[in-house]
Amino acid sequence: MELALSLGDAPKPFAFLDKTTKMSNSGTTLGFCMGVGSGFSGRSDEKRDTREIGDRREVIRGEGDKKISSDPPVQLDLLPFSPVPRSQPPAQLRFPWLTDNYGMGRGLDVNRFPMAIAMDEVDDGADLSSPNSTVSSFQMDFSVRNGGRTKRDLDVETERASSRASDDDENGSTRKKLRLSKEQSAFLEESFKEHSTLNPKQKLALAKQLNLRPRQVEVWFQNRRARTKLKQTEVDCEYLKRCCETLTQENRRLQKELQELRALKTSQPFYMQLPATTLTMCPSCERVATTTTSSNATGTNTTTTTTTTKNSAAALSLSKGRVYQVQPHMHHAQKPTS
DNA sequence: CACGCATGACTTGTTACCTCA
DNA sequence: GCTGAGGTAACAAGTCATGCG
Repeated sequence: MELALSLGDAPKPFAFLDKTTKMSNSGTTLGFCMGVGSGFSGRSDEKRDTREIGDRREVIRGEGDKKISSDPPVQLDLLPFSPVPRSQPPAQLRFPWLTDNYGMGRGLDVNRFPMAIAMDEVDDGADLSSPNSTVSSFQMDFSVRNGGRTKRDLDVETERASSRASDDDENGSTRKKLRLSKEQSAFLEESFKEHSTLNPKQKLALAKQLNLRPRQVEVWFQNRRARTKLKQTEVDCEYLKRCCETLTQENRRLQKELQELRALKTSQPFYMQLPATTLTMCPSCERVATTTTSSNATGTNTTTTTTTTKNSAAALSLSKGRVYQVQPHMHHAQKPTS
């Protein structure tokens, strides 16, 4: 049985699974591939470059920025929108932090960027006192084709969201919650696959691109990380449960086998005179090397090793009434065979 | 209409980094 | 130059509250 779960773009399964994906006996393979990309493992310790801009402090992650600028332009075709006919150049929504986005098309205009930062930061600052005050102007023009949805549909949805938010604004007292549009969510998802954490520049650019406040983008990423981690934990838990079940079964089987061997021991008192036999099982190929050590007349020990399948070797030992040991992690190829 | 789930937003605590005395 | 205090920002974890099926 194979179980694969993939969230995000990290194809590498858990490190501990590298060693345990093949479970002997049951022949069951449990594989998980659930990654969220780099930077998920908590706070990154990358050094930040801090500089003062007027009263404002702009914190920029040095490494992150380097990475951004060195990244090749990514042609993402991941949005859940309808495929663009090949005859047309895809009008894709591009991640604004990619260097080639700046100053082109719908991308963030690099010439405007400092102003955008200033405005957004003012806005962000206002969040603290009025968290939802300027939500949802939602004048979004994603310049993308939308699976079966017309621009008009989008406008309607946008208007709904906008009016909801403005209604809330008038109330003022209730905790307001904006539901992001499908397009916004999809774009944030894709961004998350690219970077599970955002540096301030990315955050601002993304916020601008989606017509959201930077704080909203930040919160979305925080929640996304938290919930991905939660899912990951659930998957891990499930996997460990299965491991536990398998090991319990194996334990029962071995206990039973041990009982049988003890019974044989009492019924065949001469088994002690037989040479000791060691079964060495390779966990990967499940072949078993049977090593028999015996002394000859001159007192010299001679060792003979034969390889066989696990079951037949066990059967052999049982039939001969010998005590045997299973030594995992010793590959048969490393043992001399005769 | 009630309910459960998904999710946006908030609070709190921790950590790393920076500035300054 | 070193050091400790204070400030700031980012983040995780936990929680609340709302929107929606």
